[in-house]
Amino acid sequence: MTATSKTKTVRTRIAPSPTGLAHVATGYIALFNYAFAHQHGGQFIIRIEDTDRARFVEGAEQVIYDSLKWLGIPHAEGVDIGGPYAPYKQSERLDIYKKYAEELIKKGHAYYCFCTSAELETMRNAQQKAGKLPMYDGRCKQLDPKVAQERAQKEKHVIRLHMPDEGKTEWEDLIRGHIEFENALVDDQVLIKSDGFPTYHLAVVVDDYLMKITHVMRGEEWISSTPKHIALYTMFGWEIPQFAHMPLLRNPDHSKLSKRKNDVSLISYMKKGYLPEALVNFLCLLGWSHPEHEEVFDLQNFLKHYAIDRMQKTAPVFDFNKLNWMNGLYIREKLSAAELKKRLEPFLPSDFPKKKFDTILPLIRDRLVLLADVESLTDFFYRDIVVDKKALQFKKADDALIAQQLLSSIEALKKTDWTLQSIEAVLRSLQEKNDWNKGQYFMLLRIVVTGKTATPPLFETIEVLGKEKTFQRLEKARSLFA
RNA sequence: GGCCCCAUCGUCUAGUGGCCUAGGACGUCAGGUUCUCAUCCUGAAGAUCCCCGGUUCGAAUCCGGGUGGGGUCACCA
Repeated sequence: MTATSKTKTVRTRIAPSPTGLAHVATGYIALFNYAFAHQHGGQFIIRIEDTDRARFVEGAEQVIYDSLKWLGIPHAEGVDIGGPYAPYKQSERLDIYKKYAEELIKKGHAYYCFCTSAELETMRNAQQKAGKLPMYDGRCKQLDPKVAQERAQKEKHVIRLHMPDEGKTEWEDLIRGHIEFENALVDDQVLIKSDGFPTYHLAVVVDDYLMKITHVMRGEEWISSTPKHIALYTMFGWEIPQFAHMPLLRNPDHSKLSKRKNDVSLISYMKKGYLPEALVNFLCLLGWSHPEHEEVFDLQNFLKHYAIDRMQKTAPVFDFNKLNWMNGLYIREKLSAAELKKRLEPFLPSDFPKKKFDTILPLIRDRLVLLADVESLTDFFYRDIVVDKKALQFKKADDALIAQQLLSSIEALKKTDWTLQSIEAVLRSLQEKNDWNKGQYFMLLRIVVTGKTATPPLFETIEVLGKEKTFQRLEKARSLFA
């Protein structure tokens, strides 16, 4: 690192494309970019790379901001909030790229190419047949610059990078150390497409330079195109930023995390009821470990302890088991009751009795893994249940006994003042007095009043369910055994 | 296939030459608490540190070679 770069303000960025819902990997990369900038007192910004018109998705850009906001990762500059290097959207910077591409042509580092996609395909097929690697053969490089210049006025064309044919390109990756490539093996990348839009490779370099990005932290899938980027910085005579290639998130089958095999949009995590705090905590632990070996910590703690030298190079598998555990943990231990109530609000079904929220919540808190579980855990409190007679018939009791147990329970409950204490006292003494099998008897009542075999504790459930519904369900069950 | 990256329990990881007969977490299994489930508590199984060489008094840790996995080879990012 040079003396000047030490004094330079650290600036990092993410450069997502609005081609769909924001990917969890985008959040992952954003998190580490943010932490790095924060640690160095610098800025983390968002730039929208919308140079691919074919894949552009309306509204996708807003989803990116919403998703990162949900995660709690703030950016210092961006299309939505502006900043000193605006515009932050590449489609609004076309003139800039064109100007720099032309500069490259003048310097002899780029050239016009008039090959059609059909020609290129034929060329690649031939190369593959011959057992050679598919690469642009540079046929348009031979064109006389003046002739090419003239043809470019009226013919459809692209501008290609004239990659050096010899030597090698190398850099010290902040995460991986020394990496080098033979220049001869690097393709003459298209820089400006025939529609006048730049490709990623030109745009990213120009913008990172103009926006004073000092550290490029991105996924490892970019390693093999980094030589092209470094070549561009060199040709322009610009200082090359530091590169840090983060490990790729993987599917359980070890392939690159994809929406084919998993739910990967940040919005889908939100909708399922993952807490952003839990997801962030989980993400922090992929490829990075806490210096004090903590597993559960918040974003502030991460920001305080983050250091790039604790980054792992291995691509981690995204383990939903651990994420779910983390989410349940945050629900039951990290959120206050009031906060949990607030978070649960959007997940309550329309027929949920909000008046009973405070009494129901403690009964399900330890049982929630996802916020969206609230419905399946509470539905019997406010929806009609269906109880099958067979479900009530256990080996340990015949029909007559069951009928007796139901009748006695009804009578006993009628004598209570419907407090938890009295409900429990009355039912327990009934069970003890008759020496009924504890498991059978309480399970009978459980199924009768909830329709389920797994519920919150029975007495609390009855108390919250209320007199009316409890008696109604007990009577209905009794009628099955009449 | 070429190039590049990577390699510690099923998974996330600790480990930077002796403290490692490899530690923690998730998951799994067993037991305890208990009216079920969940929580909680206790315990267990689970890694010849991918393999083979080398350096060294000593290697999971350094070096080389294999093997395996992944990424990338577009007018997509």
